[in-house]
Amino acid sequence: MSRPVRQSAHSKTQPVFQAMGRPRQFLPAEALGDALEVFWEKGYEATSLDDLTAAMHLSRSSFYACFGSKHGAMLAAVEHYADTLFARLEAIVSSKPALEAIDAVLAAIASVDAGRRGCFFVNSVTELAPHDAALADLGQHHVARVGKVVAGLLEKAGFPPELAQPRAAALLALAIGTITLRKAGLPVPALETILNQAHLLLCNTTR
Amino acid sequence: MSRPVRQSAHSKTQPVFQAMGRPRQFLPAEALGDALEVFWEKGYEATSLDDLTAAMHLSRSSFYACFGSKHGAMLAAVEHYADTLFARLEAIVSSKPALEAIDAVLAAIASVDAGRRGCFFVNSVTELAPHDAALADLGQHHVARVGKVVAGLLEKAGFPPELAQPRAAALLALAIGTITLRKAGLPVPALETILNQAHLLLCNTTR
DNA sequence: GTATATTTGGACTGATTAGTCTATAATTAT
DNA sequence: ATAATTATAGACTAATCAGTCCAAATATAC
Repeated sequence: MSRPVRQSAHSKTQPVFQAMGRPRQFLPAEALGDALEVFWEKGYEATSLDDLTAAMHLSRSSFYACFGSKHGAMLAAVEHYADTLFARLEAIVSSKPALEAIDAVLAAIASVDAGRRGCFFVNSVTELAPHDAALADLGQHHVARVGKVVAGLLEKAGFPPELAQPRAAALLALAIGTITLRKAGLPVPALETILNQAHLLLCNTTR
Repeated sequence: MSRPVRQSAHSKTQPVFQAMGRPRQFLPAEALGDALEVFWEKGYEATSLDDLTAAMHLSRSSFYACFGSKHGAMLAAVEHYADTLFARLEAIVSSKPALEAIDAVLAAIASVDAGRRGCFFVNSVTELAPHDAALADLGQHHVARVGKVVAGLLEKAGFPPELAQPRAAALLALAIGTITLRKAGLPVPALETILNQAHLLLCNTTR
């Protein structure tokens, strides 16, 4: 909305401080947000460059100058989404006692209220990871760090370390599976019931 | 392989018993199986008609005469896959005591050994359900019937009916989430650990 | 064998694809 | 103002898309 003045860009041709010619007329972060929405709504393959540039209010030239390719924009969008979600998780963790935080983190991952389109990260990994090494790496890294946060939470709640990790993975699987069931048409109350059952995975701290 | 003699076809123009002209030179069920493999490997949008007809050893004419459209073939493939999986589940159910059957059913759904491409049903629902009413219906129906089978198993194992259903949904979510974690790069032993934790959802039959 | 019905291969269609390129507009530094 | 530099719009390209169509081949019923 407001006047873009100077920003670091993805494009390697953009000098950092001494910009001669005309500066960018858009904020890459905002444009990336718009791209994310389209990819989320339609999936990667079903999204055309016309879809993208229309939603981003960009010409093809600007798009390619900034993001390099459709695939590049997709990677950037998924990374941005994962980073944002992870930051939100960390905020939850540092603001609540462990057991409450676990509930809140699971709810945030399952994002039951995000509508039928599900989780953009899950969608993207499901569609692309088997044939896209870059996205597979990104996925592996993100899952690992989220798993670590949840495991840390469990340790804080009294689980021994060797038990915390697999239990965290199970909680993660439960939340992720819930998203898919949402897509398959399960009503929201049923999904909340599922997440509540996660507590059964929390009551036994010895095995 | 062997000589096709007479079969019911998807095409409505095929008479059931009194076929005049040349009979089909392929078995629709076999061709559908080939199509399923391609859709599974590449996803719906990324699969072209050339990909399909090549894998099915069919000309475009034969493909369209038999399946109507790319979308029609996809629906048929997903339905066939779901039916096959469901039949396998029922076979497991009727061959084992309840508690063992639950493990086996979950393992079959999570299909940990099916490789990185995951579950075709989950892939398809994730990619298409939000924008494809026919596939969404199919997905809802299949999830419901699988849920019912698992819930029945839980009742046989001693759970009260009102507890069996949500618990079954949670087990399902766990198995489905495991598939996604597989795609995200988790090693197989970690996945098996997750499925083992499902037992924690089975030990408390009172709440 | 002949007539009939159907399948088949593959050429064809018009639309759409991701990505490139050029001419123009806009902004900065001097 | 002027020169230098960059962003922008949109035409363009070659490939590919899903789907149609027709002539030729083939199998059945009689």
